[in-house]
Amino acid sequence: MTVRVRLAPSPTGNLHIGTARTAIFNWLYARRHGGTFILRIEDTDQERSRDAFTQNILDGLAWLSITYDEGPYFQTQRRDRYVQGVHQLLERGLAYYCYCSEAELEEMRAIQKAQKLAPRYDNRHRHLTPEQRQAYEAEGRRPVIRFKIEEPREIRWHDLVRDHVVWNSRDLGGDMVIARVEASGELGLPLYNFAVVVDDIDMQISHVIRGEDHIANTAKQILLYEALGVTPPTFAHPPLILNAQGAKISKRDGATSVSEFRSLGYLPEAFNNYMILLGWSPSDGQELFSIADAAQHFDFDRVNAAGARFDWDKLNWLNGQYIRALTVSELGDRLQPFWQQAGIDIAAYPDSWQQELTALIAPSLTVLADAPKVATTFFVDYPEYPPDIWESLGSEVVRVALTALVEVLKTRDTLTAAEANDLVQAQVAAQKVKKGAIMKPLRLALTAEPHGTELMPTLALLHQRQLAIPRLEKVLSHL
RNA sequence: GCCCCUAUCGUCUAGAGGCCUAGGACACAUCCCUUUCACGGAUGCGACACGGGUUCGAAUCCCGUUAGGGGUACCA
Repeated sequence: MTVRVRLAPSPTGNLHIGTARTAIFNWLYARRHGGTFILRIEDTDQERSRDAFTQNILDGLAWLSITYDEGPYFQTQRRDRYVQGVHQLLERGLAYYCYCSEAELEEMRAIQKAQKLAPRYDNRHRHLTPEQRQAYEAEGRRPVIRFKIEEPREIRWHDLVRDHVVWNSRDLGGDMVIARVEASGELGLPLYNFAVVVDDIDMQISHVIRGEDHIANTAKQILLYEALGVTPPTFAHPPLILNAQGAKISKRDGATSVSEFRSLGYLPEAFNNYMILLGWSPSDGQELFSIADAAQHFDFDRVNAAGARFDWDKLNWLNGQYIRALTVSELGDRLQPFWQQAGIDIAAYPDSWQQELTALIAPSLTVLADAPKVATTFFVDYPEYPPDIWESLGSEVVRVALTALVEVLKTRDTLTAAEANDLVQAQVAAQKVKKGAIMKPLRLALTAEPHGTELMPTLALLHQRQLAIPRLEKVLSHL
């Protein structure tokens, strides 16, 4: 069978990580089976849909290298197909006009709730006589189209993630609205569940892979497939991504959209890898792999049915792994936007200096956005020396060492890390002290920090920018 | 409220009746490397939610309880 899958995001928000993971699962399945991956934008909610969100979704998928083979299709451009479908159901008596007002429905639900019953539509307009309909029309009521749901009725399907799923039609909330009617009396845009089914039929979708939150929709949609005389596709409902507390992940949890992860400095490779790991594992236990690697083995057999909590620690670790696997020049390229964002014109420095800096800070990076902070000392004339720092540097050994260092540095334009090390070793030998007795104060003198990147390359890079001598002289003037 | 789904270390997971005194990864702790932080290496800590069955034997199968999640729209 030809595999045709689709991602069907609605442009009512930025590309959500849950949608991204669904996208990855679809993509993997398509690649694994030599199938087709289709992108369809479900923009039938005209109140909430925005073009900017569509763009964000497209950009996010591109950033993640989730390429689609068909689309994007837009539901708003397929209105005729839905209208046809609704007419088909209407003609065959499988759907009908309902004239209930918002207020009537609300009242009905309030009564049901008071009686501790599940809120549902009671199908009251299912058998309206032509006279009743005319009366409502005369009142100026605008109807909706409802699809008849027979009750009771067991709806069963085989789910690739959770095996057998059974749903009773009486738990579906009564006859469902599938389309609105416009003021002109013409059929308007369809509602979600109907549009999805029409599209999936037209696009010959073979496997519907979407989040667990759609399970109840699947039951409704299967009924629609039957009414339209089409065999339903295969379904797969992977679980949702949960936050650290085990609840549905939300904006309060730090970041929920792919674009946020991007600006936080996560690598798309790391993000993808983490998303797959959240719910799926390869049989060989491998943890670091690309989506292309995963596509070789991906199967729903190994997708967990339980929700997975989002763990920043592990994502951070993965990101670090990917950062360190990058070549220096590749990392340099990826860092560009983050230097820029921090107001650092990195291009103003010699290539070799940039490369050395990049290599130096690489082990300290968890996310790309860490770079400006880690490298901050290289982009100021002097670090901020705390007032009490002179005291801790006030030994004869330090004064002699720094003085000697300044002397030598003044005689050379360039300096490598190895040469810097030789200079320090010379002082260690001359003064017969431990290396730390010079390294620690030297770090403090150079950066005003007790911790930081490797000192010898740091000194070399500072000197190449003529920053080392002035700093040391400033320190010496206080000793 | 009602319906559905789920349940192995703190987290992500391996495990498809005996291979399990339950394996890996992250996190954490200790040690090593190192001037420091980080990186890297090593070791350690740490779980089958509970109660009943089924079976010679259950993390694995069944039932119940509990807990968590999802759904319950003229949103998608």
